[in-house]
Amino acid sequence: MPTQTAAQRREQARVEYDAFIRSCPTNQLLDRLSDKWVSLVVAALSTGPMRYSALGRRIAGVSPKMLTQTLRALERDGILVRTVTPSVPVRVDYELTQLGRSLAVLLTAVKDWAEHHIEEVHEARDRYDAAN
Amino acid sequence: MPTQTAAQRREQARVEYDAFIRSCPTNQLLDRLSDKWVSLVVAALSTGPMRYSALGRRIAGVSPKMLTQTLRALERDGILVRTVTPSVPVRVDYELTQLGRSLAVLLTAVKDWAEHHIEEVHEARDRYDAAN
DNA sequence: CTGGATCCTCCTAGATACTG
DNA sequence: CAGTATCTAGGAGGATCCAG
Repeated sequence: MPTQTAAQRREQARVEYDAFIRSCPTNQLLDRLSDKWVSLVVAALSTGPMRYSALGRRIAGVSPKMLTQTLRALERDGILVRTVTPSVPVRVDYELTQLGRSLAVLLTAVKDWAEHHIEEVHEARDRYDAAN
Repeated sequence: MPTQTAAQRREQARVEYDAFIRSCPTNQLLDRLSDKWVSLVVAALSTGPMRYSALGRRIAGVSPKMLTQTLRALERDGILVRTVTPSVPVRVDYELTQLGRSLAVLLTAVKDWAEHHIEEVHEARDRYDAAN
């Protein structure tokens, strides 16, 4: 009988590894990009500033909660800036920063890869599914 | 009283939009990359083929379930190939395909962006947090 | 108009245990 | 060695109501 089970060893490894993973810039970025609303918001704003409600309409199916949550996170990361015009009713504009625009460029690279290789992926899936 | 609530309209939009989102190659790819195990597996295999147990040891903290699930998904997508050698005990090797290696290249691009800009992001966060 | 606060539900990662 | 089967808890995201 071992003093540690396999699960306990994994658990310890996981705890240590998590710190490394979280401190890894690549994974931090992937976490951001993984959020589907993030990429949609960045894409929407890449053509210019937009108001909150305009974003809500442009990005079909997003709830106010998720839109706000996404915008706050991106603002915190310096990807976009939030501008409040204290009129009545209040008006809020969102706009990509230079950092945000450079992120949009990266998103374009991902898009290019996807468009060039998605067909191969689909063929691979068909082959795999047919064989099973 | 409207015949549809805002939530109902969003729900309908979401259903329609989901089909579009799922059919969008970019989002499919982002979904894959978003999985932390995917990037770790691809990174691990980028230096050469590996056995199942070697991957499990190299990627600290991964459970057998998640490792298998990740490997199966990547095999289905044509990112890697699974080779079974019917010896006793059985031996299974995993290796990146050419498609997989091109994905590793993209991952490198993401990594480069992250390393070049993560500092700006952290500064932005500090500023944001200090202001609130 | 632009959200904040709350509750609630579903989904999935992970633990555990077992097998060819 | 290389997985599979089952269960459960935690968190993400949606609905709803309310406010400045």
